[in-house]
Amino acid sequence: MTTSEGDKLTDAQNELYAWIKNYMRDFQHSPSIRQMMQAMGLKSPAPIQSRLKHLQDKGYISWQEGKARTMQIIDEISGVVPIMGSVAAGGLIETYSDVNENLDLSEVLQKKDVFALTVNGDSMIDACIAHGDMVLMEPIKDSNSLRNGTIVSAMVPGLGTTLKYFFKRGGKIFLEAANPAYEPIELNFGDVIFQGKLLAVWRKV
Amino acid sequence: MTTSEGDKLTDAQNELYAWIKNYMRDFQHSPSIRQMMQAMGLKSPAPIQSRLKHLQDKGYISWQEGKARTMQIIDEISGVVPIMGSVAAGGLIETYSDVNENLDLSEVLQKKDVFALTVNGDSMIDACIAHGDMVLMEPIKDSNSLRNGTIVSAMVPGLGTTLKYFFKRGGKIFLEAANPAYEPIELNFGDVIFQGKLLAVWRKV
DNA sequence: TTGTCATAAAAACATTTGTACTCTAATACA
DNA sequence: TGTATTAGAGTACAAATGTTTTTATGACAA
Repeated sequence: MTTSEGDKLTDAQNELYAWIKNYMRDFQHSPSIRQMMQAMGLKSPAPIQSRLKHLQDKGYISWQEGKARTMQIIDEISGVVPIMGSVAAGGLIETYSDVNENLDLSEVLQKKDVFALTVNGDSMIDACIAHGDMVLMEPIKDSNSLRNGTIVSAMVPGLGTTLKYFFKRGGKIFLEAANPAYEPIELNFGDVIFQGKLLAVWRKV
Repeated sequence: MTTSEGDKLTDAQNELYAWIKNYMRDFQHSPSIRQMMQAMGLKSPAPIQSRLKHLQDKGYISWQEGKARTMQIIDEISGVVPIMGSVAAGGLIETYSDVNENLDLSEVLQKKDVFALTVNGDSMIDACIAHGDMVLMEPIKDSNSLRNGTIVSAMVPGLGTTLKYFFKRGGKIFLEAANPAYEPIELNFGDVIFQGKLLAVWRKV
């Protein structure tokens, strides 16, 4: 948790905070103090300032002093989901505990130039990447920095784009499937263009 | 695409647009015209005004007239990633095409009460859900509406919480693993509390 | 009661900011 | 070459906005 002990909000603070989050989600920019004033049914900006200061002290928001509409919400980035614990997928026994952490998808999504590919086929099935999955990829700047075992999307001229494990042995490059039914592809360095390396897998059911 | 034919941007417009998107991603609020002016290396706000007007005409941005820092980016919602095509995971041959679609994770995330669980174990491995994966779940309001074959997280009192395929046959409930090493669990209605059904799988590498 | 504290109102102020206007330089075109 | 067009500089101004100060109110404890 980024918020610690004494960070509980009063009702008024909480109401304001919730309203701000809604506003910023809808409009992609910060409201002005006078807008918040109206929304909270107040007739003076001072109470809003006070609540904002408290929200700032408790680590919920921040802003650039003196600048109009420059608020930022500290904690909640879009794409955050509470993790309610773990679940047995086997014989293990577990029960839901409280919320321990948040799953933050935006951490991956906000990387520069992330793109997605639809997976077509079953050659990566042993890596638990199935037909129809979406793979989120990050462009590869320096193909020399690729580590063995990384999953990459590689374009082999004349062969097309394929998702495989990357291995480098000797002067050769090997692209290996995660499925014994498929043979490794052996290539020389200039024969392949790496388009991206795997960041995450997304499957919607 | 929401943008149509004559919506191509000039270099200057494109540079500004890219800068705005970055700024708004980083700061969660709109920049001011004078900030953009500086960022573009200009010494007068007029050119920025002109470019903004063009961006607005072409449907890329909007703002509230006269209000400070009220810009909105029209197209890009957070949690949206461009899909660059599909990739072969097998023998298929495919090449990257243009951007066809966007992958919108927020569609799932914005459902009410979505929560995540860490998968512990390998009993769902044949459904391509591996140890360490995060499963995004939706609370189940009405357990009668559950369809056979749905993946659910179920709490069996005395046994814990487990991720399994749900089946209903006769008056009985069966919870089946996606791994032949595990036996199905047979239960009566009432002996089990369903906590959620699977919406999506997320794996960060 | 009295004093303290938190909250709200009201008013005033300085800065930030969007917008409009004029002028100049560069560019394209006939 | 001359003219039209466009982009940018410079300036000015009114509105929006954050901030400060002063005062009033109510709750609550000493």
